[in-house]
Amino acid sequence: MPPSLNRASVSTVRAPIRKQTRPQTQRKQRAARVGDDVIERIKRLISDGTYRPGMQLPSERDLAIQLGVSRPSLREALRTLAVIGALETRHGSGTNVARSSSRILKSSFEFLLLLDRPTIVDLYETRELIEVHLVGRAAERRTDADVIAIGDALDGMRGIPPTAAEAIAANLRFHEAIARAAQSLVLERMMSCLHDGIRATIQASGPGVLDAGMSFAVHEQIHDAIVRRNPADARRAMTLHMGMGMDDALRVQAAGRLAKSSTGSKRARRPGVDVAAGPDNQESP
Amino acid sequence: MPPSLNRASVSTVRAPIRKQTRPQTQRKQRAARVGDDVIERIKRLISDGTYRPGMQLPSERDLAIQLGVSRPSLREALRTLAVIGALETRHGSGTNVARSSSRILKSSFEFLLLLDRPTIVDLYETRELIEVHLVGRAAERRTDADVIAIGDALDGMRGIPPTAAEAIAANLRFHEAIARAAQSLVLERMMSCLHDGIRATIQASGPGVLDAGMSFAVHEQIHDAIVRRNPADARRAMTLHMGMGMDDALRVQAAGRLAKSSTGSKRARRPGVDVAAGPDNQESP
DNA sequence: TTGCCTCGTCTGGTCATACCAGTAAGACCT
DNA sequence: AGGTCTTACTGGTATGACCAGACGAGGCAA
Repeated sequence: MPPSLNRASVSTVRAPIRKQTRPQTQRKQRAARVGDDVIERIKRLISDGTYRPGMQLPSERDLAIQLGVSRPSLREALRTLAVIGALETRHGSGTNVARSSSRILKSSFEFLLLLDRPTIVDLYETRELIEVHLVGRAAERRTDADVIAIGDALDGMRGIPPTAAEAIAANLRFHEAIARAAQSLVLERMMSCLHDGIRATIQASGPGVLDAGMSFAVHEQIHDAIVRRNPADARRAMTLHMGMGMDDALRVQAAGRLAKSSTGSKRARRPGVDVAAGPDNQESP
Repeated sequence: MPPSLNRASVSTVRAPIRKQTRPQTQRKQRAARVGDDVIERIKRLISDGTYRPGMQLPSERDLAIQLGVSRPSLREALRTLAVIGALETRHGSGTNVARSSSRILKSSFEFLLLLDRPTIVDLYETRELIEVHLVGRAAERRTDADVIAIGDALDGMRGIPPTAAEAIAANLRFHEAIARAAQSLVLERMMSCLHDGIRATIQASGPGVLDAGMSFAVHEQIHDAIVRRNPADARRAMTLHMGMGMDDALRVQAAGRLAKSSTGSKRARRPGVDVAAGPDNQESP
């Protein structure tokens, strides 16, 4: 073992030096894992306003010293928060507290799908509950700017086949604009997760896209109801929309399963709903 | 600039040694960050059934070799997944894929609160939407076992002051049992996040507890409606419950803010809703 | 023989250190 | 004065060592 030799000698040399390698007496006794403790402390630093959304954190090296942990340990915490979406790191320039929480639930939600594999019906019922509520709120609370955003998205769908990538992106914008108009941030985030989740679940069981077969007319009804500030109409139209969407999803899924079993694909472990693979960054162009 | 000196000198010395420091050619060109890539690959391993919920993963050393990354890099990924609740690690024995997703959205949701600080009203509106829906479903779909669980929780609240820790825990069990009876997993998880979030938000603004002032009668009405399989009554009662809860929350929060400003506490940064500190493991005894 | 105890060796947890790789600002030259 | 080039940051990755729980196999004592 030649490689260990020089290292060993080095460690014997530096062993006596560790007199104050660990001066952190401020470590709480509860924290079994340093990483978790660090996450907790960073959370606290954000919550008490030391680091506000959008602010830059000290460099990893400095922060590690400041918190009394090694850089690898600090990095574990930092990377965790970055993956969750609470921090944004840019190689070479620094780490910032996230400005918005829009990504924050998504990665977790993916694993929720993976672990518990809810059915499409379950997902769609949830989506219906939330979107119908949101559209009602949007009809009540919308500003003129909201109407413009919703109308723009609607225009993006007009006249092109609903399966076109552009139409799909516009459809997503449409629902997002409505959610924003509703001014209910938590539900907006949850809805976004559901969109991803439904798309992933459908994709996993076959080629097909969210709201692909959606008729343009329903979207127009929703838009009009919001413009007229008529929550009841808006809800009605959205309920219709969601019902059609779920039918569509079930059809696509059934078709996908058929195609799959005919090609003799493995992984037919569950008859009901199939695996939810990651969405894999299907961005709007 | 003393700190820069040793850095420079060291780098000149160690430059020639880097002959084959980086033999890993299997790295995909897309993956800017290895850690993210590893997370993606582990996700895929779970999604394709190689590792099922509850299963034990290989040791970190083995898995690192298997995936062709260093242990720290693998650990970053593993710890991230552990923090969000997708994996469970036990020092000395191993790492398992989580069996349930109950914890999975929670840590993310905490940061959602931190970053966007939704108002209590927002949180409670969301909770109302979800819980009213769930209780209706529960009334339709409940099994006898569900009724027993809900009844047990109700008994746990009977006759003791609603502020007692035991009563609070029972109240939590009550709502959880209803959510379970509704058989809507996604909403059940979201509701759980909201409970935590509301509690944290209230706690941050002063001493007070979720549903503390709740009258026992409403809970009984809800329970009875579920037993009688009457969704409409169940929804009505839950709507009432939620309305009372929100009033209570607002009162507690206002009181807390008053107390705070009188003691001259700092951190009165926002008049609307105050900071949401971490829930800090308020477990039921 | 049976029970307890101990020790070895698994596991994850932490660390110091070295080096790679982007980024941006300053110095330098033109 | 303007553009380029160096340089000293930033985060990203890897190595290897060691610490600390957990758990089973073996030895020792009753």
